[in-house]
Amino acid sequence: MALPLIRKLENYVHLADIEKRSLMQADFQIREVDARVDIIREHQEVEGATLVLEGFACRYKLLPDGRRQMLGYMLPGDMCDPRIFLLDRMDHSIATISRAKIAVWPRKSVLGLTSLYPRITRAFWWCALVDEGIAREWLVSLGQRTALERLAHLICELHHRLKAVDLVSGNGFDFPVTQAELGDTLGLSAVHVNRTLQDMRRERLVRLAGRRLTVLNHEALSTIAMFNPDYLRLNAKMRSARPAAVRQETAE
Amino acid sequence: MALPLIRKLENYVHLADIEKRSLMQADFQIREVDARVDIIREHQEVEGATLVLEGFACRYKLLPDGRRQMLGYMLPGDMCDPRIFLLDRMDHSIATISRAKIAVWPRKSVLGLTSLYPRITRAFWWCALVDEGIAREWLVSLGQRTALERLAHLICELHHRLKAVDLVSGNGFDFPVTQAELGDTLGLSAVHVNRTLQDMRRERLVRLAGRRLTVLNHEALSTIAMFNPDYLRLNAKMRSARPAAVRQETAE
DNA sequence: CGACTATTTGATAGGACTCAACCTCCGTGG
DNA sequence: CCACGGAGGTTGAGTCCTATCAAATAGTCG
Repeated sequence: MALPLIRKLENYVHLADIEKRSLMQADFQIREVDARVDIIREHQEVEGATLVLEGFACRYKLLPDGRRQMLGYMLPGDMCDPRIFLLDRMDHSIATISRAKIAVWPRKSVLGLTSLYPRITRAFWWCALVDEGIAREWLVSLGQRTALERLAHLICELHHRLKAVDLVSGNGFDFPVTQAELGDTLGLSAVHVNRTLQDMRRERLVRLAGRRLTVLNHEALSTIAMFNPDYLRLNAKMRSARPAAVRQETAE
Repeated sequence: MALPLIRKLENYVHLADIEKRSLMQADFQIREVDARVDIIREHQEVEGATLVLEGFACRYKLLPDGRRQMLGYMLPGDMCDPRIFLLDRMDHSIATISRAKIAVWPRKSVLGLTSLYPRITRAFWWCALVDEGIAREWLVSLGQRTALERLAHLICELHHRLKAVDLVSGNGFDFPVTQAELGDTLGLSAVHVNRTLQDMRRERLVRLAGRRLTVLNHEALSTIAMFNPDYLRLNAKMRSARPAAVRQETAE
């Protein structure tokens, strides 16, 4: 069942029934994986596209001396860029953060589907472009934003992305990320993440307890983060369901 | 004349003569641009792919309060991902760093060429994948590396990339980036860049004077940066000129 | 030569890190 | 049902890396 993926793709393009059915029936190899387990490691061969169905996963890179930097979060519906197949080996790792349901989608099957349905290809491109946009925003965070701003921005990002796949209820969502992992995400020490989190609680911006995060003051949080959700293109469908120029790419 | 582009693409795939000729004859709009001039601004419409023929350019993003973060450098031969055409508006800006020769390659022309020559498409994908790899490495730098390590890593990156397009002679190359720009690149203040640079000079790692940078001790510099050039895929051609699996994508 | 722009230097401040201890929550097992 | 152990969260103290501010010096270009 590729439902979260379909929901995500439909953010970007309208899918016909055959396309959805083909996606549902694709031969994913689905696995339940514990929290904090590597799915693919750097240097390993790429045999399939990784797809998250449930739970949180992340991309990360390790320095020889053990420092770790997260490169992005993968939420339900997220998939890695199929162009990855051009590369023979991963240049970063992917791991679960929470217990998760992961699908590995064999190269052949992906390529078969994308060559059959250009609209699916186009949806994948959208996903990849958005991921790149997210990475750019992370560069801005790490390079320019203060600890408080970084954390606020990350929370805004995840809030919006999770909302898009219906995983937010009442401004709250499951948040299985430990403070140490947040540190590796934001380029901060775990201790400082803790203190920043407490500042946010003190200001009544968020509540975080028992692996659940609730945004109490979205307005203030967005302001601190200088957050503008456009880069997530969560309402892009209208635009991409547009005229001629777009059709060209799909013909390729 | 798209020569630097061709040289770069040939890093990744072997191009036939027709393909090279088509690239040379594509209807680029070539402009000479002064240093520190915006080529495209955030939110502006995308009409073409930007291509650097000579000089240095950069991608960057501005925060509402004026803080700036560089997202990547564009060197001669570099081009932005043609998938950008899916988007209607830029989500970041591109500017020159030095006086530069820039080509804007109209959407139609790019799409025409890529639909005609899958090998060119594939080469563009390679470029995009490498750019993403570079962005990941920058995330690691900004999140985990110290000032000295960041600077060393950037110098190694540029050294390798410039060498790949024949712009290095005797371990030296033109380096028109100011210390303020380095600061915006590395997430450091200009003052601290200056001091870090002086540390490097004191240690006889580099010489930097008169817009020219010479790497004096590549070995030591790489060690400090923990630099591993694999992610730049500068010798990828052998690999991509390989067997069956690869051919699949080009067929798409 | 003058007006910028870029680099350098010094002094001071502050954000974030480290180390270390302690607390809290949970799942396991006796 | 409670003791135990481990992982994660919290606190405090002290330090260091990097930022800021300010002023001086060096380069560059018309």
